[in-house]
Amino acid sequence: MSYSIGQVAEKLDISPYTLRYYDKEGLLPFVDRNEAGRRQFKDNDFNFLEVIVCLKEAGVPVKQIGHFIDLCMAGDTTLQTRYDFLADHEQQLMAKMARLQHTLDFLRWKKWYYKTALLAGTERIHYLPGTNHVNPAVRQKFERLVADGASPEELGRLV
Amino acid sequence: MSYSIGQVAEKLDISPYTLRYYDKEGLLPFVDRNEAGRRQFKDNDFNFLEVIVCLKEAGVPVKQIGHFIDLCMAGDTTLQTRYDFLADHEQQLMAKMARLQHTLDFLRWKKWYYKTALLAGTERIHYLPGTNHVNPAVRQKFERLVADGASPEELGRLV
DNA sequence: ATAAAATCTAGAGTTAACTCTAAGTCAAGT
DNA sequence: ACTTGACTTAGAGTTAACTCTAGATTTTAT
Repeated sequence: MSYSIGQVAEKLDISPYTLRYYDKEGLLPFVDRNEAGRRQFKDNDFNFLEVIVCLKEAGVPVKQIGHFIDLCMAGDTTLQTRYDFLADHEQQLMAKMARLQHTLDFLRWKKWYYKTALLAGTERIHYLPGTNHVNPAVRQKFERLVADGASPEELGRLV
Repeated sequence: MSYSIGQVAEKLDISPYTLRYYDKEGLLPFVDRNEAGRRQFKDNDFNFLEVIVCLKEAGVPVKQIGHFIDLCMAGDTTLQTRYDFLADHEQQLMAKMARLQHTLDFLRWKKWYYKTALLAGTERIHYLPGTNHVNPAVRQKFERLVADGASPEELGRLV
């Protein structure tokens, strides 16, 4: 079974332009061509394509993905290097997810801030008296509520 | 207490160039200037800066962050809009984290693939006999191990 | 007092990752 | 046979988010 660039693009939900760009950047050395020079993807190619999509999603730059594909084409002598590459990006991805969890927590604290302001009808309830400056104690109050067992997502939910 | 652009840059671990760029894009309308025209950040400004950094980390484009800051400057009539904005990006961030978890799982399956290949000394153990194509059953074997209680991170770990 | 470091603006340059255009070839349907 | 649409390449254009340069001014340190 073989697939045109358009069919692959549809399956992966990326444009044919992007696939050609990846090819230009050396990410698709495994793709066959027919007599007329058109790309003919085969089933096994999706194993590579899945890796490319995965690394993209993980935030790995195209150049580095190209490097990994080079290692794949080089054969068994690069198995350890490939493992190390993936292990490295696994660590980076875990670190990123931890950062995003903090970001999410912050977003929820701000939601709580606006929820309580909305209920009061004004943001002034969070200000130090006579100023437009947020009272630092407000943040601490939120942290206390979380420490006392309330989940940030619960606290941030309005209705 | 007030802070120069350099001091703020250091605290937030971004360059003064970037801060000036944010200002140019309308993200810092709250910053005061001294007699000579230099930026003078005050303690309360860090409440805004924290939000900017948070939204950046969440992947929100600079233009949209500028829109949010505009809402902040507009006063209490925009409280609901601001809440909705944060709730929207909370959802987007959760969706992204779910995608990243899948990406991480895929990365770990590939680590297991290379780990087992390394132990065998060759990637051929994963190929269909007489081909260079990966046996689809290999992926299923990994999934079965995970279903039987092994964690993907355990399976992917070498040594 | 003076040198060095930090800041200012306007605007140019950079980079990554697409995204598209042009001009041509090939394939599928009527 | 012919039209329509998918594909090819080379190369230009776009966009976002910085990142830097130049030339002037201000602040800090000796």
